[in-house]
Amino acid sequence: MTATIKDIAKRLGISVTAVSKALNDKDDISDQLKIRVKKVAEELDYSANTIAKRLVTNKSNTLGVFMFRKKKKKLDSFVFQFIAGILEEANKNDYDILLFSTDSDLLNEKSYIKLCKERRVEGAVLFGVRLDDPHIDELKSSPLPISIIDTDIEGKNIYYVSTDNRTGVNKAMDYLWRLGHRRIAMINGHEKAQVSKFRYNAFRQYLRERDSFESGLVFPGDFSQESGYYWGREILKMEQRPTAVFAASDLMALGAIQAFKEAGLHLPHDMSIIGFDNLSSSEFVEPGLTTVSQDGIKMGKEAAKLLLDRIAGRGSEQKVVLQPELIIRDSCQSINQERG
Amino acid sequence: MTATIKDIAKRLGISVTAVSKALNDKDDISDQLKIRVKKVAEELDYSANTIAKRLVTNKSNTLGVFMFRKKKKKLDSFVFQFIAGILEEANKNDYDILLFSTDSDLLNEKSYIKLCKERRVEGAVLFGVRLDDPHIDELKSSPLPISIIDTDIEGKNIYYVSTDNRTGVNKAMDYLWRLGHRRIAMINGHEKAQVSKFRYNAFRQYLRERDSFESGLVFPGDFSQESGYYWGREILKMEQRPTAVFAASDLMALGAIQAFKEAGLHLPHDMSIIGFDNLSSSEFVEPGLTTVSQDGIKMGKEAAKLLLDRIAGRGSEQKVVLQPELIIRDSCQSINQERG
DNA sequence: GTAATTTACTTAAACGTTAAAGGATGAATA
DNA sequence: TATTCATCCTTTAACGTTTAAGTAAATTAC
Repeated sequence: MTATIKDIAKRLGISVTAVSKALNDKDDISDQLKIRVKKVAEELDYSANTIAKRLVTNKSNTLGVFMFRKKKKKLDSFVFQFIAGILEEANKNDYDILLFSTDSDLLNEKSYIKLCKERRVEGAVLFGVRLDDPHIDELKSSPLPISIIDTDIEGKNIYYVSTDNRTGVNKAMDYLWRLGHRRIAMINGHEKAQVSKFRYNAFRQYLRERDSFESGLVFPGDFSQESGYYWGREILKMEQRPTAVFAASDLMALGAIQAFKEAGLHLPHDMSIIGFDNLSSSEFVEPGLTTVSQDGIKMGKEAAKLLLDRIAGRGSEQKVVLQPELIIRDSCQSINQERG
Repeated sequence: MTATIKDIAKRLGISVTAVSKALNDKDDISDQLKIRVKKVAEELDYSANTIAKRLVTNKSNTLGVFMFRKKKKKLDSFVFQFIAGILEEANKNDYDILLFSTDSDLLNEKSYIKLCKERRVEGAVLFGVRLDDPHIDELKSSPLPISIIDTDIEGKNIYYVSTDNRTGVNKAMDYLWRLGHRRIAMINGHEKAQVSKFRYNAFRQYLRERDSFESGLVFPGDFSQESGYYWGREILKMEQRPTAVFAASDLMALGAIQAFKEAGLHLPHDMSIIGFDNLSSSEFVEPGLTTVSQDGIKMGKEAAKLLLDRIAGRGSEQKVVLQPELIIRDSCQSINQERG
C-alpha cells in the first residue's frame, strides 16, 4: 500500500539501512545521498511507519490518559481542562496521547495497568481515582510511572498533582469569616474522593481553631449539582440556618443556589455561598459565584511534565501542589449588610 | 524486560506459533496446551505487545481525534462532548483514540493527514475545521476516512456529522415569531465557520419569507463570549433596537446578556435572547437561556460510528444530520407581555 | 490394512524499521 | 610504499507478533 523504505532503497539501488539513515540525517551518509533519498521519498509519498519504529526502538512515545465517566452523569467540564493541559505538554514533547475511558465494566475486566502495558505506554495520568478503587494496590506497585491528579497515593512510581486544598479552604473561610459569618455549613464531595477529606479537615480545623465548628453543619454531597440542590433544600428546612455555605464544588454550589432561589431567598443577602473549582458556569450564575479557583490546564500540564521528566531521566519532584486563588464575585455578603 | 511469547515458548519447549495460537484461542491447538500456555503467561506476567501485533497485522485499531485549541481562547466545553462521544464509541469497538491538538504551529508543519499516516491511524475525526483551512484540499483527496463535525466538505472518504442547523434556526425563529417578535437581530459566528453560513442563510430566509429581514440587524461575532458582549453593547446603542436577539452560540448569548444586564435592561422583558448549543452555563444564567440544543455526545458517537462502519466495510451513510431541540427557559418573552 | 482425513503441532517468512558490526574506497600519514 | 584513517555504504540481526505452509501422528473410512 504505502511506500516503505524498502521501496526507496530498491528504486535507488541502495540498502534499506542507508535509506533509514539518510531519512534520519545520520552523519555517516553523504549529503548527496540524503538529498536523493529524500527526493524519492517525496515522490513515493513515503510516510514513516511509526508502529515499526516503535517496535524496533522499544519506545512508544505515548502517554495514556484515563478519563472516568459515570454513565448517566453529566460530564464535568473541569476534566476537560486536565486533558487539554496534558495534551499540550505531551505534544510539545513529541509524545502521543492515548485516551481511555473507564466508565463501563471495562474497568473490571482490564486494569489501567494492563491496558497500558499492552500498548507499551510509557506513563499514564489518572484523575477521579476513588479511595476505594479496586486497583489501588496494583497502582502502588506499578513499574509504570503514573501521575494521579487529586488523589495522593504513595508509591515509588506514582506522581501527584493537586491544588493546595487546605490553602483553598482557608482562603474561602477567611473570606467568609471576615464578612462576619460564624455559622458556616459545608456541602462536601463524596467520601471516596480524597479531596473531600482534605477539604473537610481544613474546614473543620479552621472553625475549631475559632471555636465555631458544628458537625451538624457538614453535609455529605457527591460533587454533583443534584446533591447541591438536595442539601440546599435540606439546609432551608433547618430551624437554625447557617448564614453561609461552603460547597466543595461549584456544581454543588450551583445546585444549592438553585434551591435557595427557588425558595425565594435573596442572594447573597439571605445566604452567602462559596464554591470550589471556578467552572465557567459560575461566572454566569446570579449572583456570580465566589469560588476557589483551580487551574485545570496547569494541573494537566504538570501531570504530564512530571511523567515526561521522569521518563527522560530528568530528576524532578514527585508531587506538585498548585496554589488556588480566591475568585471573588457576588455570592457572599457581610453578615450585617443590608440587601443590596 | 517484559515477557514475550518467546519466553513462554521456551519455558514450555514449544514453538512461538503454538503459543500465539494458544493465546488467541485458535482451534488447531489442544485445550490442554492452551491451559498450560495461559498458566505460564500468567506466571510470567505476560502482556501482549500491541505494537508488534499491529505491525504484523497491518492494523492499528486506532482513530485519530484532532482538537483545535486557539491559544488564549477559552476552551469550549462543547468540544469535550464530542470527544467523550467518540471515545465511548471507539472503545466499545476495541479501538484506541489518539488525541492531537493543533493549536500551535504544528498545524503548519505536519498536516492532519501526515500525522495520521505516520501512525497508521485508520480514520480521523476533526471538528472546528474552518472554511479557510489550508489543508482542505488535502482532506478532500484523502485516502483516509475522515469524519468532520460541522463542516460539510465533499470528498470520497469524507464523512459528515452535524446538527440540522436550518431546523434549529427555524425552531428558534418560530418560537420568537410566535411570541410576536418582528425585529430580530442575529449575532452570528465567524464567517470561516460553515455553520455560520448555514445559520445565517436559514435566519435570512425565515425572515424574508415574512418580509421582515433587515440586513442591518445581522452582526458578525465569532462565537466567543466577548464578541457577544461587544455586539450586545452595540445593539444597545441603536436608535431602533431589535426586540429579540438570536445568537449563533450560547457563549455569545451569554455575553450579550451580560451587556444587557450591565446596561440595566430587565430580561427578558426588555429584550428576548435565544442561543444555540445548550451549554451547561445556559442553565444557570439568569434568566435561563432558551436555546437550540445540540447533542454533542451523540455527534461524537455518530462521527466515530461512521468511521468504524466504513473501516469494517459495513455500508453506512456518509452524512448524519441530527435533529436539534429547542430548550425553552426564561430568556424570551412575548412582545406585549408585562414585566413578570 | 492401506488410504484418506483429522488433529496438533512446527518451520519459515514476514511486517517496517533501527542498530551494531563489517567492508571497500580513497586520502592522509609516516 | 605501506599503514592508518575517515568516509560512506552494506550486511546481518533484531524487535514481538501473526500467517501460510508443512508434517508427523493418530484417527477414521471402507
